[in-house]
Amino acid sequence: MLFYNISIGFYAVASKSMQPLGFEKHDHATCISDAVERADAVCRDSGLQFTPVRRRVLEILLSDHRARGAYEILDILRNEGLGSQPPVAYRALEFLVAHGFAHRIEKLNAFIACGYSEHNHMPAFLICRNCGSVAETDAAPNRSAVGRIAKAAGFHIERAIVEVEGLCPECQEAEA
Amino acid sequence: MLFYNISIGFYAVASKSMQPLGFEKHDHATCISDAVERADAVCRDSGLQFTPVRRRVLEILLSDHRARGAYEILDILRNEGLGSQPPVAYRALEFLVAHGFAHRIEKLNAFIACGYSEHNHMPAFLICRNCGSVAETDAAPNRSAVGRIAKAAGFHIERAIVEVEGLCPECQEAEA
DNA sequence: TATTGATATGTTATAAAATAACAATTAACA
DNA sequence: TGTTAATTGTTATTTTATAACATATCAATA
Repeated sequence: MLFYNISIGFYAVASKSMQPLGFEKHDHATCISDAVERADAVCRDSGLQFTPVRRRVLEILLSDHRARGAYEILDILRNEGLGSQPPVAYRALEFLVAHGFAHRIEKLNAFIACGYSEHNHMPAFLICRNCGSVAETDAAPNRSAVGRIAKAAGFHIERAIVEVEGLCPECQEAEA
Repeated sequence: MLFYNISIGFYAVASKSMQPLGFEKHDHATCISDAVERADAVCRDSGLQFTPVRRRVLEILLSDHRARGAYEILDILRNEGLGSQPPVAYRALEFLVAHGFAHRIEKLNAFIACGYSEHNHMPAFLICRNCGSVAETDAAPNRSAVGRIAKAAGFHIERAIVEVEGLCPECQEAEA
């Protein structure tokens, strides 16, 4: 499975991205520990309780770059003695989403760890329908046509859900 | 691990009305009959069966510009003797969505009639969190930065879910 | 350091949304 | 008219999510 870390939203960045891209080494253990530490720090600074269940659910979400359902997470928690009933998983997920450490993917009824440290970004997701990999990006709706149309219509945007479905490069090859 | 840095933004087709469909005043009786006739014609031309259940579900969706859940639709069908079990509603909705006569709103687990006659448009929705009205507009990702950049990155877009949440003009006044 | 008010977790029960599987019926058309 | 495909009827179950209330823990301070 191939994962993409994609930044979306600014047309200026687009032309840059059109150029060939190289590989970058990705130490996933560091990727996890960094994100957990980041959440830990934010919680300390904000007086939030980063409890064992919440920490563990974030780690589970971080364990790979795909979305996980609440019951899939609950199964893991149950095996580890951290909780056995749906509200345990849903509450932890609610906390993580509320504070920007995770996002809900509506299309999949599932959750994914947030890949950005900036707090109030408007995420967009690229979902591969074949391998299930999910790439997070930033939607910047204020600059989009939908944003302009909404403004012209007098609609006040509070939040935007942008989930793009398709095939990642690897899966296109696999299908051909 | 491969990292892409990509920019996405949605741009509406210029020839389309810059007004979303749903908030503005209009002759709603005509709105309904036009859409049903349109679906009828498409089905005749394409050899699809526009059965009583399917027709009725489309009418129900058209009865106002808000999204309706499958079970809400099923209740109406049941009262009218057109079906009593969930699969009846889900199948009709599946048909309508498959042929572009309706759309699913992921955020609401609900469905809305399609307001456009053009078949393969990429819809975007403005959802009022207060009154539940939903306006449809067009995201046109094929001609947008999303399409070009996803293409450059090798990600093949098949479908885009764009659901914007906020307050419609009327409800902004009501809150103020 | 004991009190207390807020926050978090445990647990039971149920609601809400969706689909699998198979039988019966109806439509399309050779 | 007979045959096949499409649609609908029905039962049962799965998946996703939350309400409600009891218990436990935390965090601030008296």
